[in-house]
Amino acid sequence: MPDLAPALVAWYRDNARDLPWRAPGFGAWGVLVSEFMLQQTPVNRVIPHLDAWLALWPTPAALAKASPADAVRQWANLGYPRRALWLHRAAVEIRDRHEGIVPRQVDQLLALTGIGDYTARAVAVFAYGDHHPVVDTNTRRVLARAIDGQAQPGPPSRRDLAAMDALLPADAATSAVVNAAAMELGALVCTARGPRCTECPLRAMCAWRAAGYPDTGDTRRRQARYEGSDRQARGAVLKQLREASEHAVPIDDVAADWPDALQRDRAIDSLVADGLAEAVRGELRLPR
DNA sequence: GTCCGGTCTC
DNA sequence: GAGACCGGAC
Repeated sequence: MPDLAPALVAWYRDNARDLPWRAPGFGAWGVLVSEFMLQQTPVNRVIPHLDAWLALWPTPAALAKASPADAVRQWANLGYPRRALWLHRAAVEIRDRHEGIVPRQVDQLLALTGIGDYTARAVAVFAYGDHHPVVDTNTRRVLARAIDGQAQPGPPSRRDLAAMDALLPADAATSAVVNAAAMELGALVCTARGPRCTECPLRAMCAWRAAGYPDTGDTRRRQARYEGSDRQARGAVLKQLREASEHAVPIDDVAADWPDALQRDRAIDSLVADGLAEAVRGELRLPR
């Protein structure tokens, strides 16, 4: 198997984007907040929200002192608002279980609300410089192509971590760069559609290229339409609650103009079930 | 209209 | 292991 690491490291040195969370001394809390926001939201939309969030809550303890409602409001339109609730819970857990310090151990990070395999290792590696494989969807695609000769990765699996681990050099600092470089290459060059293979630092050793770029199929499910969906209904209800500021909204006034009353009620129920809204005496509000 | 994505719940 | 979940960019 070819050694991809040196080519990745050299390419990253010249091509990495200058992103805020990559600045030296950005801090583990900043890295953790950025990773929460980046879990489902593109870089360009995250940056202004990240700056504002960290200015308001520069430490886990500061966020833990705020209410969940404040966190959901500040999350604004980043999408998937459960992440705001989870980030707030994680801050409370960090205050209560780790004396306000973002933990360094992967198993302790995994035990925090909203942190899974990717984020736990991203914090341990990018904030603390430890030696672990970090695998996101970009890395999985790079490895599927360069190593397995497949156009798209298969379903996520624990094997992904072992595959990335096998590529990492022994030195922790260099292995962190290799992790970051694989993700960055997948984001900028080895993209899902329209990959820029002529610019790729791995082209000389890429199994997919060697095989003639076969279309090996794409197992990803097509996303359902957003317009008219339950998701859109939830978004509309939550937007109204955010904009009501500190106030509760009479249930009958919640998304009153939504065309499908049953769908609106489903949205309200699911938001309450997720802890994103509270129903009190015929009114709906963000969680205190 | 189509695409992007990590974690949770069941 | 499968399905739910957001909103903006293109």
